[in-house]
Amino acid sequence: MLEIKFVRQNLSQVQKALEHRGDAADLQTFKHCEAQRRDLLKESEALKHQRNVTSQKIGKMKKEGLNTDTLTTEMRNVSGSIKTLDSAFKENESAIKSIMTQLPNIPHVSTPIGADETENPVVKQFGQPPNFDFDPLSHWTIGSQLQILDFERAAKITGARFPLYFGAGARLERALINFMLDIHTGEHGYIEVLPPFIVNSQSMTGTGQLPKFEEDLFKIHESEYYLIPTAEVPVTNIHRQEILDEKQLPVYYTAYTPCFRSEAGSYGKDTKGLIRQHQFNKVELVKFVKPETSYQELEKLLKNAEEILIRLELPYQVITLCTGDLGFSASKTYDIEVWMPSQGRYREISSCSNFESFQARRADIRYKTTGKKGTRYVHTLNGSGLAVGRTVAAILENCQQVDGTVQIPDALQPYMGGMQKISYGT
RNA sequence: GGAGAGAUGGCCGAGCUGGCUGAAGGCGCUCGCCUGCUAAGCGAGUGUGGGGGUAACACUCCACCGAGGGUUCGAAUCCCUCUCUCUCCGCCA
Repeated sequence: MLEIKFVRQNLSQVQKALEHRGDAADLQTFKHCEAQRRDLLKESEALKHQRNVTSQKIGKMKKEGLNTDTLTTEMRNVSGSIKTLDSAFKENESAIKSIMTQLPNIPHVSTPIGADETENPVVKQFGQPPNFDFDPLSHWTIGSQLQILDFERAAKITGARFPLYFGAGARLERALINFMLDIHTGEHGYIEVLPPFIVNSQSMTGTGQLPKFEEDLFKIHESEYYLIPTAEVPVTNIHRQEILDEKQLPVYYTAYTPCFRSEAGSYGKDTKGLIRQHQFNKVELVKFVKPETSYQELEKLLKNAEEILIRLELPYQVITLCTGDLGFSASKTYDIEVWMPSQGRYREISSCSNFESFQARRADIRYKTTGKKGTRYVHTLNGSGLAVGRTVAAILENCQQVDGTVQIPDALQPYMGGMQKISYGT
């Protein structure tokens, strides 16, 4: 959520920012409601003041045994008016809130202006796509041949777009989770968190999934609970409605969770393999920081995520999302894309964003400096470090051998019990 | 699932026979004083959000005692609903 005062005072700037996103918002209604809101508030507060003063007077008079009927009757009317005004105020406020919660974040100045994903500039590249002297297979073909992935049976158990791993495949997934968590906690200074995988609607609103993107979520039948689409939701909401001490900041959390996404509207895209599933595993990085440091923290976060790919020796590139491709809550986002040989292109494996105070304002996460008056909103950031299923896919494809086996990256072998390659029957 | 108890400021903890209680007291914290020594004592201050106001302060008004409703001239205090916590019983990985 943006700051109401800021939107009021910078209406044209906000309008322009939204246009860059390709999002035409109705700010006139906002402007109108907002002005009305203050009028209603003024009027109601004046009456409340009158009521407070007179009620006290009535109390005193009663003690002295005086008759208060006239005043009481008068105040009955005042209270009635207050009630009317307050309900109008509430209505008005919920109208404003509904506009505000649907407004996306304003892109940072360093976010390039562009219409869609074709205009995302490449920031850097690491490694070289491998040269195969044979036609590289897709990860789902490799996985099926090695009998470590089984999409048919997964479909039987549940439906399309669910994964089922066996043997070395299941172990590879688990090894990656541990590998990532160990690096982030042991070397990058993150605190490991294991949060609930189901959250309430307030948490979903706090991070921006609700109210606008409910169709992307799995909702638990007959409740206000949702399956998490990313650990970002429970982990960011750890500090919802809290005032942190400045000395605590920055706070770094990392969490492994499964993620559940309905993938509404993605029919026909990536129908095969591990790229786009209703359920997948992810190790997430989440930060709460002071506003003045948040862009340095974004660079560090990106590096922390990249480090995993570097250790796994997987070729990747980093892009900056342009305004037209930027997510709803983000001010700036880097995507890390890993090379997928069977597709001959880079595919997203991590998304690292600075949300500035957008989520903090929704979720009411502030900090206080001792000795100083008032509070400020923290800046929140998060990034995948990394999406585990897609990492498995990248390893299978990049490390495949001509004989159909898969070489396990050196750094990961200790996590695989010393296994060096995945071959049929392992 | 059944029975009961509770939720107050950064923390502990009064108030809960309705009326200067935004909230006693204590702890903590900040500033000052004192003390020749990392202690003790003394004094003052110390919530959040919003409206008005100011160059910025000051100042002023409104709201907030788990959340949301209700009763009343007036509610932390009475009533209802919900959420959470605790105790006992049952069930259970």
